Amino acid sequence: MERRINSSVSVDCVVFGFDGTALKVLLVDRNSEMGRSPSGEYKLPGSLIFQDESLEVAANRILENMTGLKNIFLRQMRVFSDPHRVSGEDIRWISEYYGVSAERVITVAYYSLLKLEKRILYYTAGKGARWAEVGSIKKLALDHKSILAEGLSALSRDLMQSPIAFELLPRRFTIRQLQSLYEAILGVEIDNRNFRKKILASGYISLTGDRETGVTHKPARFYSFNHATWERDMRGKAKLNFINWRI
Amino acid sequence: MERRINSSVSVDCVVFGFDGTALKVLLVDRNSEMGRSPSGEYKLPGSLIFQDESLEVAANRILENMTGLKNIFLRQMRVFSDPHRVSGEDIRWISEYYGVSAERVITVAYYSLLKLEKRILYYTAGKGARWAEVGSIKKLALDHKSILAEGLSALSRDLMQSPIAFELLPRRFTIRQLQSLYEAILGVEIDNRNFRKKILASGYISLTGDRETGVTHKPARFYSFNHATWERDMRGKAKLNFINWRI
DNA sequence: TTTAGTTAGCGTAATAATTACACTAAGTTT
DNA sequence: AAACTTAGTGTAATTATTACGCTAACTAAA
Repeated sequence: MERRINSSVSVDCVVFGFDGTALKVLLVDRNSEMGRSPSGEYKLPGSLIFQDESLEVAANRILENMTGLKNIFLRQMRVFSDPHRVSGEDIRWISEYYGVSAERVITVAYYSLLKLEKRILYYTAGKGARWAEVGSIKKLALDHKSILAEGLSALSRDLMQSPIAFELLPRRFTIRQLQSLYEAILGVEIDNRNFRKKILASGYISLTGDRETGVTHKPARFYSFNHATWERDMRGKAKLNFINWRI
Repeated sequence: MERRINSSVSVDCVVFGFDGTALKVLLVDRNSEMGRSPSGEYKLPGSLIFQDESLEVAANRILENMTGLKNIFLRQMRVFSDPHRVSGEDIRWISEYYGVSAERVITVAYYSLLKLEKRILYYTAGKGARWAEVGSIKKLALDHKSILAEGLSALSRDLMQSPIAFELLPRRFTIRQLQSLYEAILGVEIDNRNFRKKILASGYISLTGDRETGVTHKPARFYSFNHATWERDMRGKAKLNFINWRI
């Protein structure tokens, strides 16, 4: 049985990755996403939804297709619904590609976080996608520039409230890596001593016992995030802040 | 020219009002919303969207229709997209009422805040709607019970960050009214002296010069929220908290 | 007119959180 | 062995939060 497409609703994902220094976003070539030769014009990964799938399932489908990974961290942002956000050439392009008669498309934006490992870099490269530094993105197709902007502000808002930083870091990480991530996302400098104090006082980060090797300076100790403890403390509480950041 | 309906996207609104003591929500009879005789089964006000309107416009249309007011405070929550959230009897009912062939409907939930004045009470009563205390609502049509729950948690989250309380209060209000509102929404008791201290220290609330009359106790002074100052301070800042509540 | 009842409105001291700030430790490279 | 680099630590000053009880100003009832 053929799955039917819902021609008026799409999902677009702002996929963030962190390479240790800069915050990056996954972009796909508008044409190669559609299986044609690359146009050089980029957009966020996305798709119309199927009639029998929820938005979460659609978002996971898009992410798995682009990265090969299932169950990536995913959070809904909001709907972009300007009746003219997709029109003219873009509408024709969508109709043709999906083989439907699209007329007016609203999109539900998600952001998603993943650990930038080699595997992923190969996989996305094979898909004709690229990881762009968030600061250097000048232009995107459709209204994807505003979706990206919304993604960035959602990310920095959420970073202050939930332990989402660990979705962007390897399982074992140094305090400095964590701090660099906070600095990259929030765009501020943080005092190292005070940062360590707060992070460690949270009780959700613990030493793993091993440390960096092969670095040309005092090797840092590795920590890990205690996911289970967080989940336990979280249960039932309507609102629990990871760290009481003053904003 | 006939406006076309988009049969797969609807908007539902959790409309909050505050009567000085309790937080209330606007509910409509499922049948009288559709122009039939009342069924006694209630739901949140909502509607399918038109093909040529944005979600915000649709939400405003619904609100104006129910309350007679334009430009009510409105904030998008999230999309409810379970493929089976509307099915069977409900799908037939929607198809019949709107005269479309609905198949699968996702809904975008908004919450909205208004001042419960007599005028509004008359208007909504005339529409066959009722204002129910949030705590006393046992059952709602479709998945509206979960939309309401989401609305409540969005409201208490936002109350700590933006000056939305003033959307629920008259232009001039007493500190006690403001505090009762916070207590009703958050479901906690707050120390009056500390509350006054924090609220007044924000700098956004100022004395109007007049006070209550006809009350059987020391009359309270009226304050007003300085909207213009807030807007000015807000401009440019990605993030500005109304009050630094510890959560 | 006095008394009782009701809510408004205020201040302080103890505790907790945040900030600002500079040096030694432990590796690698030259 | 010296130079280089980042890791890792503590304290004192400031600021924010909490806990707590009495007098003021009005109305209604006696």
